[in-house]
Amino acid sequence: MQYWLYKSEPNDYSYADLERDGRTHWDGVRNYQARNFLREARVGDRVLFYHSNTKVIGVYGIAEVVAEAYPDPSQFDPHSRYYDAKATADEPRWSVVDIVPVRAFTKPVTLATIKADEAFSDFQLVKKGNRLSVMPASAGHYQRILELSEDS
DNA sequence: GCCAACGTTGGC
DNA sequence: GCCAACGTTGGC
Repeated sequence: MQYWLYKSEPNDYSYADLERDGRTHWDGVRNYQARNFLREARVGDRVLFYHSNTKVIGVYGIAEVVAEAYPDPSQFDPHSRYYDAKATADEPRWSVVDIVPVRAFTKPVTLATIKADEAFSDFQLVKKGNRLSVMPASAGHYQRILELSEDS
C-alpha cells in the first residue's frame, strides 16, 4: 500500500464536503508532477486530506483511493474553470482518481505540529518552496499523523 | 533552447 | 493582503 497527501482549499472542497458526497473524483490537478503522482495511485492507497490556504492549515482526515487514474472530465468542458483547450479525447492531458472518506479527525493535525515534529523532516510537505498539491508520504509519515490525531 | 514576463500557489 | 517560490508561456 502507498500513502499520499492531497491538498485542497476548503473553500473549494473540504473534508466535510467529501463526507457529504460519499465519493468524489479528485479533479482540477493541473501540474504535471502532481498528475504523475495521481497516476501512480492504486486502489486501497490511503490519502491524507490536507486543507491549504485557510485559517487552520493541516490534515483533516483520511481518504482511500477507490478508482485509479482516468481522464479528468473537466479538461474537456469549456464551461469549467479547469478547461484545457489543448486536451483532446484521444490525448487527454489530465487525470483524476476517485476517493472515499475513511475517517475525519476530531481535531486537525496542523501544519505547525507537522513542522515541529522530527518524524516529518524528510516530508516533501515541509520542504522549502513546496507547492505540490499531490505528493507521496511514507508509511512512517502516515502512522505518525494518525498518532498525532489521537492526541487531545 | 534561452530566458524574461507573467500567473499561481500557499504560508504568514 | 503580501510576497517568495516556482511553473508556464512565448518571443527571439
